[in-house]
Amino acid sequence: MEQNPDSDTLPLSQRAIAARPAPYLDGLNPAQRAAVEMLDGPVLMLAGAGTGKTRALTTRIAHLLTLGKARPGQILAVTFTNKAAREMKTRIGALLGETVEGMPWLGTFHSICVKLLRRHAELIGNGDLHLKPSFTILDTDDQIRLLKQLIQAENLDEKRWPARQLAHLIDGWKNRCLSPANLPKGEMAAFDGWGGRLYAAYQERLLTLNAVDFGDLLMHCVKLFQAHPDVLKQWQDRFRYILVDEYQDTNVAQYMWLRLLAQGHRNICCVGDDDQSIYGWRGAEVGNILRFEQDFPGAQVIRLEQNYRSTPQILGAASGLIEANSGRLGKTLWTDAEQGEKVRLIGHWDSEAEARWIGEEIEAFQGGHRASMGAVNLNGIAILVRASHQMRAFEDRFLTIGLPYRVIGGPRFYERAEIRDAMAYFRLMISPSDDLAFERIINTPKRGLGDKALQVIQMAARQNGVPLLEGARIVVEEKQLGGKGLVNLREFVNLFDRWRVDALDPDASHVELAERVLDESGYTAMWQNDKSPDAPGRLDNLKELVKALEEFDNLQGFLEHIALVMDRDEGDSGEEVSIMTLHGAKGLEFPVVFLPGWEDGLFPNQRAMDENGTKGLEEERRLAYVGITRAERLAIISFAGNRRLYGQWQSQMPSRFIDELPEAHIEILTPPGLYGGGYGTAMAFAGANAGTDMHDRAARADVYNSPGWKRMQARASERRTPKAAAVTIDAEAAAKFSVGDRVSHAKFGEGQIMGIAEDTLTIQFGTSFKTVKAAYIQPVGGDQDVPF
DNA sequence: CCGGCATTTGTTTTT
DNA sequence: CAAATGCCGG
Repeated sequence: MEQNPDSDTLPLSQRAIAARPAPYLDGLNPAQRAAVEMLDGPVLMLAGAGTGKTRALTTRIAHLLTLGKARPGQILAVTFTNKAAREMKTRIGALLGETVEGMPWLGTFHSICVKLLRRHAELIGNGDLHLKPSFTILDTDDQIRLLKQLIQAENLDEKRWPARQLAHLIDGWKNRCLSPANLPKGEMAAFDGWGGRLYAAYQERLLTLNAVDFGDLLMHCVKLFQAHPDVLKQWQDRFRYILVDEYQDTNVAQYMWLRLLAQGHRNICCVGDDDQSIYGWRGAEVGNILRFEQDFPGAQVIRLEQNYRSTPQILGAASGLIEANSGRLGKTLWTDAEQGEKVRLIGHWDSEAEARWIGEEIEAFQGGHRASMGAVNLNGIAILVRASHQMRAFEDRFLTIGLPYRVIGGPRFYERAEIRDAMAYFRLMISPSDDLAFERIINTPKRGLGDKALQVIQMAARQNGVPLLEGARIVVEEKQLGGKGLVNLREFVNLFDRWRVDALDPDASHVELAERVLDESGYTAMWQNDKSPDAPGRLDNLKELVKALEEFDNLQGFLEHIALVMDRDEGDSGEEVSIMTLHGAKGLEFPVVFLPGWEDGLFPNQRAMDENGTKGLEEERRLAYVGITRAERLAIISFAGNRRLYGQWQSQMPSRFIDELPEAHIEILTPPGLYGGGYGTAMAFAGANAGTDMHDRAARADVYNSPGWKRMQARASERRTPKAAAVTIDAEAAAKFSVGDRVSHAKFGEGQIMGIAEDTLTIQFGTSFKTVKAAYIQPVGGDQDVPF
């Protein structure tokens, strides 16, 4: 055990703790160990993919706690995703053997800022308008809705200044802690264009609503620290150690925030990899990591270069690709792992063939039919796509062949309309002054209270200086509305009065109350009567929401939790292939990784290049680097010659990144059913051509017009019918079913067979029809002949 | 005010 | 090809 430099100043009890062995240090390499043990003063860990960055960081926290250098509450540890925070907590727990009392200040930048702001809310604002600790957090949806209202109120041209674009613009400023007053010249033009008053109006409206948006969370915190040195001091003193994961992705606001807090003890430790900076579009500044030594004079810089994750082949392919970027710090990653498989490259006729091939390949891995790999567990396989719309092709395909999958980072549970509606009911019940919630649900379900009625209510509320729910009460009392609207509004107000009584009763069950709210408001009925195919799913989600409530003592606690953690734990429901975006895959690793859709325009994304030029292209390249380095043993890159875009088939060029891959680490595959001659031409271009004239678009076009490619197209389209897929027909599995049978499927639940063709069943699940292989279907009901 | 129908619009990545 | 928006007639 290293001598603790501070040991003289520590009380005996803590020196005793420090003298305990630290077995968790044994598994670290010397560089990691140095980083972990360099406890005092600023430290920057510059590290490549798979070098155990997060591991070093968590070990460091465990070490701090073991040595008694800080109590859990005195350590500030910041991550980018809630998932990473959760993971770190469990890892620290595991390192220390058992229960550490929770680390209250381990979380995302945003969640930690929420905590800080709740304690000092009253210091945010101006004059008599200030934030209350109970403030709500607007998500992008709310933000855009609010901006739309303001744009209308200011009589601005909605076409010229779409709310979503403004939201993005405002977000950008807040990420850099800029207000319109100190905008750089270039952006001033945009600001003047939309009338100047809008930003101020927006901020004021947020204050009156007692709400903040995502950007505010950070900006308010920074401004709070700048304007109140006493408050800053308090937190500087408190956080004796600060640790930051993924430092390369910090934006200016986060950087300022960190620097302010770290100036107390100057014990800040950041880890980051400049090659993995993929959030530039959200304001991330790689400059932050490059400036670290300047910001913290005397900082120790430690480079972690031994990779523990991937094989040399994978590492070689990724390193070769990223070398095309300029302005890197540069690292030499090495590993002592076995050489392994080359990165595979394969071109397909179209996106459907690509999805089909990947599906078959996964089944082969699963069955252990890939000799060099052995059987690969589905959990160890991931498909990483550039844009979320690419996921659908795989979902469709995997559903038909019955391959279990999980979409990570798809539409988030708490962002779905039905969940947000339900939460708006709860919010309004708990805090009757939540006007945003009121506006969301006043006419959901339809109560005959549309724009006009809302205007009357808003008027009444404004004149009396009360929230909308109170305004509604006044409207009812003074009968400012007529007919059905008035009756419904009275009922609406009465309902909330009744619910509120129960909400305040500490003995009443909040779960029952929540169910009642959804029932009595007619919200559940609304979806029950809805005949659209996704209505049953939405009802399920509502049930799941109510179930989630059970874990909390009351609704208040639930709502606060949700504000902090907008994602739901992904239940580990057994063996599933993961489908996610490249951004979502940050920090993860899988034995086998599929990287489909490497086509120019899609990846690198056209918009990224149009809007940010070379900078954009380099960020895309870093994304490609991140993608390849997620793989432990095998990475498989693919592209399609044709892809459907807005319902139109469009021919695609292979990604320029493909030509940048170092040939030595690449193996070119031939798709099934295609033979040397025809295929060779296209592939020659994809692989053998690497490095020659890769930006010559004309040359590429020639390849696609070549006889070989044409022949390949013809063959591919022959194979297009699903029956021809290379899966043997399992007629036996289908034989036990007949049309009309009740059956069940692991993913879709219960349904009824509507048709049978070979071993493929057409089944109605609820209101939607699916075509599924018989092997994945179970009979339901007692009168069935169940084989086996 | 609401439902239905026609049109148009858009798709990067996320706390 | 969707979803979102716009427009019209009850």
